[in-house]
Amino acid sequence: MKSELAVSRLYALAQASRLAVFRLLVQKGPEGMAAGEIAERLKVAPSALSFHLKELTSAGLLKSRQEGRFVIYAPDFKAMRGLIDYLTENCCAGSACGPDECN
Amino acid sequence: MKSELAVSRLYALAQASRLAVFRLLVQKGPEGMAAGEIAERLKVAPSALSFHLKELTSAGLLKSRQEGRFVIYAPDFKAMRGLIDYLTENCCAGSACGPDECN
DNA sequence: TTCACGTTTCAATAATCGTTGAATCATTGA
DNA sequence: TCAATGATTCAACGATTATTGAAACGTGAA
Repeated sequence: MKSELAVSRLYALAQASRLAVFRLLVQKGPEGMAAGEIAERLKVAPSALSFHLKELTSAGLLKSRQEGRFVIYAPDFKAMRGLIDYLTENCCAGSACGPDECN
Repeated sequence: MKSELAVSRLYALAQASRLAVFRLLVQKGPEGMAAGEIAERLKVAPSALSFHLKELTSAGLLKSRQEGRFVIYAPDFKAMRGLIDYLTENCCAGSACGPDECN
């Protein structure tokens, strides 16, 4: 992954509401959740949520599909896995840093 | 890890200069690098770098020590490992998502 | 078509961010 | 002590961000 893309994905997650959205959707799984339900559960105004969903989606972390009048959002697990792999390689000098080998 | 802490660490890394600093220091290893050398290598103004180092440090991702007139910065690998673990648990529903099991 | 519902867009606002250059602090050597 | 070096702090600035409420846009039902 290019560091530019990593920055945009990190940035998308580096905000309380957006991280909460992403965590909620990961819990929910691939079936996803409608924007309105996310807003209700997290107590975020619909327009504010839309703003955050747009940011997460354009960073590639969420996928959306329309179902009737609902727009369903679901995590892109591969994208997240890619980010984690990037951090692992660039944080811990690759495989040299297992869970107990740091410092 | 609390999500609040995760947000602050994600935010610290979600900026091109800061991610570059962190990557450089990870490459360098635990011995660390002086602020001036980081600034020179990354072509960042000293005052700007100081701002970024402060952010990374206060997020817990860097440790610093004074050596003579130099201030040496080094990664806190455990903190970074903690962030990666948090993302793994909250992104991929725990161990259910190996490298090839996403989507 | 008309209406209601779910969602997004828009303009406006206050707050925060990243950069710059000058000033200041800390440490060492003359 | 004084000067030199490395690093940080500070004020100022332009740019970006998150939030709000109103308006507009789809979609499906009456």
